[in-house]
Amino acid sequence: MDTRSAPGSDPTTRRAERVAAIDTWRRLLVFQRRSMNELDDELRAERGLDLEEYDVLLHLTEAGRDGLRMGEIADRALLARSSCTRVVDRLERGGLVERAHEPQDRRMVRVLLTADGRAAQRRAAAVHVRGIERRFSSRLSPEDLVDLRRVLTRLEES
Amino acid sequence: MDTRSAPGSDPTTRRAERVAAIDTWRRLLVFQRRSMNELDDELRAERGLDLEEYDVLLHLTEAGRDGLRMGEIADRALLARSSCTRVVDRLERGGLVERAHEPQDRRMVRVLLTADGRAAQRRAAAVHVRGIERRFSSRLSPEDLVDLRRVLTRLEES
DNA sequence: GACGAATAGTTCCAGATGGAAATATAGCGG
DNA sequence: CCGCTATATTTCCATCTGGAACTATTCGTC
Repeated sequence: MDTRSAPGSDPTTRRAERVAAIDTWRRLLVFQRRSMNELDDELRAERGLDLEEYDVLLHLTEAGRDGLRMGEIADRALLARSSCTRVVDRLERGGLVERAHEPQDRRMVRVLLTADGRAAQRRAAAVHVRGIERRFSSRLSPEDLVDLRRVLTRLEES
Repeated sequence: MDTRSAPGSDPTTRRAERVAAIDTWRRLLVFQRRSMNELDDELRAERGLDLEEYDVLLHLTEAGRDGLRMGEIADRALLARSSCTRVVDRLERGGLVERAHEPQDRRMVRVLLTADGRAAQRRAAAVHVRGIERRFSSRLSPEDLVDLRRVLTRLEES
């Protein structure tokens, strides 16, 4: 599909459209940053977890019984390897996860949720989901969500 | 307007919709984080500026002749006051901005772009806009942008 | 005018970040 | 089985971040 402006629009119009698209990008950015700051504050205040820690717990929950290796966590949570080490350190100190060396390949570390970790994830999810619904889901109609998903699909392409 | 699900949808459907909305939120998040990381890398590599520094230069450019005070910069760039001090320090060391005490109220600092700063902003904008168009504008049709703006307007409300 | 409260900005501090170097382990070719 | 290379993770380092404490200046009240 041709996503460019309709032929025949003059250069001035084309330029205005480019600027308007960039402005939309900025609004999206500001909305996300504000929301993330607030969600992070909420989670810290009510559950003593930051957003990275919660995200790692969530990925581990989704991964199920076998947990994840450090590298898998880093990739899924968009973290540098070194940051991942430290986040898992903190979670381990708090008793929410355990590290276990893979017997077959002792270079690898398998990270597993503890019972406390599972409980903490559930309790944090309640707060976090509430925050997302307040700022996001509850403001959008089903049609808005359909449109937004279509837009996202185009943005994620290739 | 009622943004909730249509009446009559059963609890299972309602739950699936809630989960789907949260998933959309996550996709949006991942897209933004990836894009920002890449845009930041590009700007550093090609212009030696990070995204915060560029953003401050952009706000100063938009503000025009009189520049901005530190607090105004912090508010617009979503920066803590202390972070703002340091970003402006770096820009000042690079000769891109100047600090001037307000004669009327010597508590306030007015930050002004230098000629070098204006040039740097323009040169950085070329790179940054190109990056945004590659990842965002060029992938969306005019209709997509209209829909996205409508969604954003709802999200920004109150 | 002096004094306490308010405001703008900077400095200090504790903690987080990513990338480079270091460490530990595995796999491969001879 | 030895050395070489590749891979997974951690440690180190230079730098960034926000919030609290601090400094400088102004304002309001008496």
